[in-house]
Amino acid sequence: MAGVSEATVSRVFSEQDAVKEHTKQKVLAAAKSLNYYPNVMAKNFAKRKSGNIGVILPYLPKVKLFSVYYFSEILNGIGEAIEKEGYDMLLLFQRVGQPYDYKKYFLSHKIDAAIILGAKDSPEERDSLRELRDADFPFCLVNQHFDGEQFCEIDAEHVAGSYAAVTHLIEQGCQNIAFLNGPLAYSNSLDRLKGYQKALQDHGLSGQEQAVFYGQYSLTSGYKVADDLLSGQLYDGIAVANDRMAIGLMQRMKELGIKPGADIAVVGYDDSDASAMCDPALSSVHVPFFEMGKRSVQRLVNQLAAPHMKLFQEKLETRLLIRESSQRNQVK
Amino acid sequence: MAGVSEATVSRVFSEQDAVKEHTKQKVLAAAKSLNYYPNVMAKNFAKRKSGNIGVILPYLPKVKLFSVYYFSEILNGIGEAIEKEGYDMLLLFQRVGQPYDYKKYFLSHKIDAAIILGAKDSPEERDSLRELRDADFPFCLVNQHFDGEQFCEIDAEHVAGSYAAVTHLIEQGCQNIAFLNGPLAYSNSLDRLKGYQKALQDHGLSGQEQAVFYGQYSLTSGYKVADDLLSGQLYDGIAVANDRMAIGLMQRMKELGIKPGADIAVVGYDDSDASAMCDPALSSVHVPFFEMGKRSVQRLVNQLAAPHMKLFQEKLETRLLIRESSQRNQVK
DNA sequence: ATGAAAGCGCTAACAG
DNA sequence: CTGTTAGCGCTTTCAT
Repeated sequence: MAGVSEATVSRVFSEQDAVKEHTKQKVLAAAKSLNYYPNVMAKNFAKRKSGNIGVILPYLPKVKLFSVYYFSEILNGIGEAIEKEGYDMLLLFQRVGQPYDYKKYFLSHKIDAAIILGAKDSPEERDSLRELRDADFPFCLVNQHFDGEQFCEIDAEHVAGSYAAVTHLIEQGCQNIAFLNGPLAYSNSLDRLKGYQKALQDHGLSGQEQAVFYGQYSLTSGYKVADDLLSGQLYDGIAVANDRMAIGLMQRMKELGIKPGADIAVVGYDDSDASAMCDPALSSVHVPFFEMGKRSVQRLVNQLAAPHMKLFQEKLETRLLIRESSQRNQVK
Repeated sequence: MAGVSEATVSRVFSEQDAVKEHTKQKVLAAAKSLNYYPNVMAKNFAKRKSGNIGVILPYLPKVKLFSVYYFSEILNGIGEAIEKEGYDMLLLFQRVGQPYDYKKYFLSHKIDAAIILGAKDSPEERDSLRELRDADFPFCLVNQHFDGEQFCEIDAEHVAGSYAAVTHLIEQGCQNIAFLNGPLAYSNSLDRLKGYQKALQDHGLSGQEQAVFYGQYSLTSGYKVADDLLSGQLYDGIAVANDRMAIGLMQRMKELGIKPGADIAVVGYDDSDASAMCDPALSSVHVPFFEMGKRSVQRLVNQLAAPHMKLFQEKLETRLLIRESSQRNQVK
């Protein structure tokens, strides 16, 4: 390899070079025999691109985010797409409580684009996101929507999803339907609340709109709110904003001798694995989290390739999944 | 900031510089006001360190790894520790079927150390890992053990765990216990098989060692193997190598009118969320996945700091978790 | 201690 | 089209 600089070697790998195939093969072979691997740090540094897509996750010590169905499904989708696109997936933890500074990841050149998961709606968050957008840093929010802002987003139709769930209860004959929601700081929760209210209204049941309870989207919170929810007025149907809370609620119901499904109908949200494993199996609203994760990567990669046409906002379909116990295993 | 080169600015950030506090503050303030962020690519390149710890996951299109309880818990632990240690977490997907080439990540300078999850025992895998070890690249296998090799590993006591599970069944009065295992390519499975056999032997039940069935660690595989498992000889207890298979199995049992827990005792493995959500709640072997993930990062970080004392092999404790329905929610 | 300069391994721009 | 060269923004080394 005398006279051939390493720099020359790496150039050979790039596709736009229309070198003679013969030469190319020779160099490639030489590279392999010399155990030469291009230094990607040097490459990225010279190109001023990190080659990473950052996935920004809220981080609370002790909260096991990867174990949350909705996160893990989105991550599955992101991982699949990133792998295919040839980028690397850098996980970044945004400590909850710490001041938001998304732009630091871009300015320090850690990432070329960001996918932001689990964003809450707050003035600081909005400021931080506006900063990104104004600086033209490619980013995408998944399963979140900021009303009135022009951010790139891949969301799902949560108003419709919730509407379908409540309508399902009504069609089963429920007349007095409670809604167990998650924190309203998530646009999801707000959307689902709207769906609930609209469904009641459209079916002439709006007299009881105040039957809204709140948990933290955790199993425990569903369990805990159960006593409150089941104590006063008797509901004949409960729509729950996610499956984990629904399962916690059902556990408490069973302890109290109330049969979920028979005595009080329950419908969940997310179509998580758990909704098929619990007993009775939980009808639930399916959200295409996997697809949403994939889609976000594709959009960002497009945007990196063609920095025009910057804004994209997409709302993917949800659909109610009615789960009879006999269907359980066809679901997978 | 006239006269002060950018290089100087970034030097001020490093800790070993015993600059006067006053000056330091001034430069920091100047840096902030100028919106200066050090370019980590340049830094890493100059230091010949990527700042990344790679997490290598097996990857099969369509298989949603993040949704597997055991992976997600380990990832939670890894994430927590990496965040604390100031490294970045780079997710790398090892396509199943593709030739193993772990060293490329090191040689291309993508990562400083690697955590390898879900490794199967095969000659190619062993070769690939030996290559890493011989080249002194820091890596750590989590929840996996290669017998006869000197690799860095954080494993759990799966023989003991399985032994405890089977013993639990025996203590409940079971006399004829089947074992539903996962693929033997995972050291876990082999360990659990040993625990099962040993427990039978120690309790004078070794006449039926052949009652071993195999699934793929998935819910569906547990469901499918059920007919086979329940058709011939009648077992009064079934130990299952993970919760998902156990839940699938129980679903099928219920469909067949067999009451899990009452007619045939079932015990699971992993202590996953699902084991507390299913009905009846599943007694299961708890494995400290989260801690194992954390530990692997700490070990690697130590090793990066002090490249001597390279080998570490740790086996964390497992423990049987007997879940009465009343305990369900105290578990969390 | 402080400042200047070399160099990390590539890419990109530019000559030949 | 091929080969040379100047950076990329830091760290490290070396004079001062």
